[in-house]
Amino acid sequence: MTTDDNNMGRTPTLADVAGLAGVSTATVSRCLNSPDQVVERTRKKVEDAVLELGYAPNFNARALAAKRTNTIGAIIPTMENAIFARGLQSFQEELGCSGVTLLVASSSYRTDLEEEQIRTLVSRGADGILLIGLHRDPKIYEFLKRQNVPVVVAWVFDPNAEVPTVGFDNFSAMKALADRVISMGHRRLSTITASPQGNDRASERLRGIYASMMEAGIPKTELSIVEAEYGIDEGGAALEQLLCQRIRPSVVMCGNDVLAVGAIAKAQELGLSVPNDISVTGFDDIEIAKISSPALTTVHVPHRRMGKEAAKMLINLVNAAKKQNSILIETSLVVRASLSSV
Amino acid sequence: MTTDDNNMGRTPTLADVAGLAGVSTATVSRCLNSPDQVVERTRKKVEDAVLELGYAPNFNARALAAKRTNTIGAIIPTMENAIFARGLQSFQEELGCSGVTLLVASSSYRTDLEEEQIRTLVSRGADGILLIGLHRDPKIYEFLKRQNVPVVVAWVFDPNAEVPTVGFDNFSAMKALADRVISMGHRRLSTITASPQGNDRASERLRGIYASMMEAGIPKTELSIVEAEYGIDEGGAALEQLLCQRIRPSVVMCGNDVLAVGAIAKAQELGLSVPNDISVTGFDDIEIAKISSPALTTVHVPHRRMGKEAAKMLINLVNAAKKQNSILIETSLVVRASLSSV
DNA sequence: TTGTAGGCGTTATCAC
DNA sequence: GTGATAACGCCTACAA
Repeated sequence: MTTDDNNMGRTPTLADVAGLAGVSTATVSRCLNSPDQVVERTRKKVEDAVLELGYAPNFNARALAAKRTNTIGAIIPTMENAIFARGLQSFQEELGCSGVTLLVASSSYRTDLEEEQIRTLVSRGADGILLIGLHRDPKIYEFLKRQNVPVVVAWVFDPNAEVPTVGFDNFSAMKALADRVISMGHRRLSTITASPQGNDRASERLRGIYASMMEAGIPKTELSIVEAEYGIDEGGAALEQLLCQRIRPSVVMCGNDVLAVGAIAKAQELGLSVPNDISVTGFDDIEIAKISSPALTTVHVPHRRMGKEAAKMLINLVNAAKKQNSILIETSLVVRASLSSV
Repeated sequence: MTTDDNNMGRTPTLADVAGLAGVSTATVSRCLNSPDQVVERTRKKVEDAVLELGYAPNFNARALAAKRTNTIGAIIPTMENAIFARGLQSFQEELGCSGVTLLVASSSYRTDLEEEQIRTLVSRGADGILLIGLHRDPKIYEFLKRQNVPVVVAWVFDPNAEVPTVGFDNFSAMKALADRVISMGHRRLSTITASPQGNDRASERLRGIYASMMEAGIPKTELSIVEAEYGIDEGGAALEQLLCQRIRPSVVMCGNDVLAVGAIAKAQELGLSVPNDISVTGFDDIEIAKISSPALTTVHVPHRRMGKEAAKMLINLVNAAKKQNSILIETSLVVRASLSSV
């Protein structure tokens, strides 16, 4: 009565289904991949057999034979970051619309790890890959080209890059924020940033601050810099460092909202008032920026749109393989209570 | 001079390497998998060939032949959640120590999607799978058993479950919190929770509140319940709903910290003081709980430890395949300013 | 519409 | 130590 007699332990294969249905493996394969090429009656038999056996196709075998995985890989610096998570979410949703599955890996901001993961993704047969930020060993891009795996880079915009990008202009975005800060009278600036080494988002944003200062005639030395890893506590620790310096800055511009929120919390813990004693700004405009008290002045980035565009671009690349043009995602300033005139 | 003449477009294979090195494919394979079985001189030749060709092994072919992927899959309800992200991070780290790679998928809290992703993971050859929460169609567990894929369930603890679990007692944890709340004089309770349908974490926590009320002789009707999806804004909206009811609750116990922070922000926006006008509690004790103002009373969950234990358990299961005992992760109450006596 | 058969890139079991 | 060679499970011309 049970079906446990014919399949003993071994997981069922295409051949098993074919046997049970009384057809060839080719027919079963067709039922799975292009059902309309097989007549109703036959299909029914096969479907029954599939159900009875609890058959699940072996992806690896399929990929090997078909030379296509319908899979796209993405490597993000960290998963513990709402920003990447949200952008990736819409990236995934858009991929899903085309029946493509997403493979995610996180590099922990380490280039060596990233390189390893790129190789992993390629060897797993990813049809395409999404990377964050442009800055990496040219050999990697060569490798990818050699392996014929299309790449899209997100979170930065650079129409002149070797690979298509979809992102925003980190330099201009941060410069616009700095312009605003300076226009409000701030002269003693500071920033809490991720290490700009090998991180073009961070280095571009830093450049944006400097450019704004230069325009305003403020010497570069007026900017104190503290590097910090990603995290609320890290932001707080960085702020403490900043306050140790001979001159207290009137504003601290953080590389992202999470660092900023951490800085605000620490400032308040130390008895300072934000923004009366010190102003704080962020970057990204994630949810936390709104509910922070005081609410955070920051740069709004439309992450969802960016993820979606990146997905579309990658799918085009995989299907048509024709060159894609980089896409600029516009950011905007969001001024809230954490920034005040000096 | 360049090496671009011998490999035209086609990505190099084992056979190509073997050809260039003047050995058999078997030897190349051995060089890659058990280098000590091949003599120094030969190995050198092979390594050179690998480098020259930029050879990367085909994972799918390898998996097909070896019947092992060194890959473990995990399906989490959402990636936009610091909790799962953090737990997963340590899960991944621990796996990494054993040379196992992690494949993550997120189900968006949808059981149908989860089921599909489980099949995907299995067909991709995952050696084992991590799932969140116990509650799902028994057929899925049957399927997994049939396919011989070991499973570990995290975020809940249940020594009597069919599969090993590593997690905490959601019921007791929430009951302890409710006990505290009630001991501080609260009688008109409310909760913002994820839909308990098919979510055993949520339903157990709800049960915990009821149990505490019962012990204190408070009728069940004194608890107002609003269901909300995960998110800061969702928490705020839920709070508004709660305030529409005939009697304003003196405390709102949220299913997680994110909802709680959203509720606090909304309450303040509406001119209420937390905790003077209304107390708020969370669950998880993520970073945001500390920096919230007022700081959040919540239940601390050692996510990193949980992730690590889950990884160890899964690896044991994959290697030895002998039964593993469920592991209880202890939680603790963290009382901060958002909760006050009534 | 369906079946036959060769091949996808590796691993693993043999002999040598 | 090393080299043939048969799997591994599926896809896809090509033939029927």
